[in-house]
Amino acid sequence: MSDMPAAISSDVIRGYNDTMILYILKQAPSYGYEISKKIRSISDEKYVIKETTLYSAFSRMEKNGYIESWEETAEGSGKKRTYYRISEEGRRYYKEKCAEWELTRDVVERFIEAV
Amino acid sequence: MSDMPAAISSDVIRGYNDTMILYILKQAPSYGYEISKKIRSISDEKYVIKETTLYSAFSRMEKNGYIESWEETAEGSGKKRTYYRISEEGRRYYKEKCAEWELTRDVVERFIEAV
DNA sequence: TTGACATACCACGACAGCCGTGGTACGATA
DNA sequence: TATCGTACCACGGCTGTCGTGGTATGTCAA
Repeated sequence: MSDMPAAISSDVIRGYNDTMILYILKQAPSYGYEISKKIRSISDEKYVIKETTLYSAFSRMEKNGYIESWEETAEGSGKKRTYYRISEEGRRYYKEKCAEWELTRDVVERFIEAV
Repeated sequence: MSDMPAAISSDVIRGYNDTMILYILKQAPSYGYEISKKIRSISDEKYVIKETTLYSAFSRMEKNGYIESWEETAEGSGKKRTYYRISEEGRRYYKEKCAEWELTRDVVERFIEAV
């Protein structure tokens, strides 16, 4: 266990899952499965968001007005998907979280000794 | 509210309070009140750890074997204090958290747009 | 002498977000 | 026939933070 390679800290990620999702939705509307794969690829497979985390983030953010959803049936597959798009509120929230991140990162780093 | 200056993210800090405390104890044994003030000054007043967070971190870390405690009565003031020192387990844990931090930070930053 | 403030600590319980378990449903491929 | 990938979600447990409130000592000013 102590010689396991360091993994992503779910405590740090906590609260930044929303930010990651919004980063992706800022570029284009998308749906759960695709967002999950994008987070995985952007992070070079280093972070794989849990399904339940993802979907609970959607409902929380929709409730908060950061995203909006609608249903669509994919042409090829005939699968029903729930698409999400970012709102203006969501863009503002994303920017706030970026500023918060930079501040927090700079504080935490004062307590970290590089390896 | 949206024009409030960005504050530290307690979600990021979550789990890194322990790391901050260990960073201080790595230099010298100390006690709650002093550690709290050190965290405050090292962070340039940007982060003030809550008392309850601090003391629950102590009991968690002692249970996990990262720190050891003993009681002492201060010479001048006659106040009873609980001192803490870091253990070898604690030093190892601190190093792990540092590695974890760097990995996590690098992943999160891919989803952050600098202001 | 009264009250405020700094020091020094802690119990209790609420809360939020992550996550494990398990479920539904469809199509493709072997 | 079975497995895998796609696509989604309900439920409840867990953990760390934090608000509220309490104990106790010493100092300093009004």
